[in-house]
Amino acid sequence: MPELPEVETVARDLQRRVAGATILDATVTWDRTIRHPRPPERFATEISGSTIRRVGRRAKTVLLYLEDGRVMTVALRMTGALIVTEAGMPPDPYARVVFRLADGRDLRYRDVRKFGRIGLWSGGGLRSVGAGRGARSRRVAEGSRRYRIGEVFSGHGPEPLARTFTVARFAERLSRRSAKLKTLLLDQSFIAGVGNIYADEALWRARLHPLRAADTLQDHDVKRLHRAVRQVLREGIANRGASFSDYVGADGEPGANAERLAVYRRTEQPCYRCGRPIRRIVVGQRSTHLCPHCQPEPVASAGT
DNA sequence: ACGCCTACCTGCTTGC
DNA sequence: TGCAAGCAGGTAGGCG
Repeated sequence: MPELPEVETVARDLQRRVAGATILDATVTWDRTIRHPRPPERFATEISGSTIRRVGRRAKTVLLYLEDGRVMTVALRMTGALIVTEAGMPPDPYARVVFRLADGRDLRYRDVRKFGRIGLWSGGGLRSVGAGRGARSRRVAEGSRRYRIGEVFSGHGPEPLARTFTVARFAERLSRRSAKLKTLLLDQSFIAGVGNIYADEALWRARLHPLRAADTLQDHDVKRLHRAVRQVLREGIANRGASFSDYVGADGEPGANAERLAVYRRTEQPCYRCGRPIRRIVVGQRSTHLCPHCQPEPVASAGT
């Protein structure tokens, strides 16, 4: 479900609804949801009594900044959702962690497929990551180490909507890679936050074939792709995300962006630009949608 | 670096 | 109707 626009929507909803709220306690019903600290009882103990200062996002992860400087990370993966419920709502069989808030509401982490992970970290080091080249602190040994939020994102690529993500920077990164564009857009260490939906949408908008090798792009191709990536993400946010099946924002409302997608899950339907049918192929084990006419197949090689 | 595979999980849709 | 296969927005780890 969640790519950058969906996660951003969740984070904004939560900022509005739980910033300032205090967590009384937490109940974990699926242990593996808790990534750190382990065991989950320790997580529950350590989060209890914390007040949420503000809510943000990095890549596809929701960040809940606590008053004491620590940060709770929630990676929703495929089916995770953070939902605020009023007191007295019926229990949710898919709730994996329930945070009871002091005002009587619940903050529920719901996750049908159980892929999502929650962590609680000491603050610090996030800024350098957001800026890009993190110094990556490999130092401390397991056991005695203090887990810092910065380490969680040390391997991530740039935020595509950041001002620092310029065409020049994108061009430089692309020029050093020979991988397929689709694969690279999904690679979180190359660029953070893009997933299967928005990768396909951006490539269609930029008229680039998913199998095109990154280092074969001309300057004008890079410029179009840069603009396309940022546009589809911004439009996704404006529409509160794309919803298939179980994605919802923090207030339980689905997003409206699914109907506005040009290629994703539109196999055999007419391309909005040329009217020819959208095709589905598989790239890197992920289903990939494109218009074969608007996004011409890259030629094998040979200069010509 | 790159590509492919398996694993993690459950539910919904499709086809026989 | 029933049942099995195929599909799903994500990512980590292993192998060649």
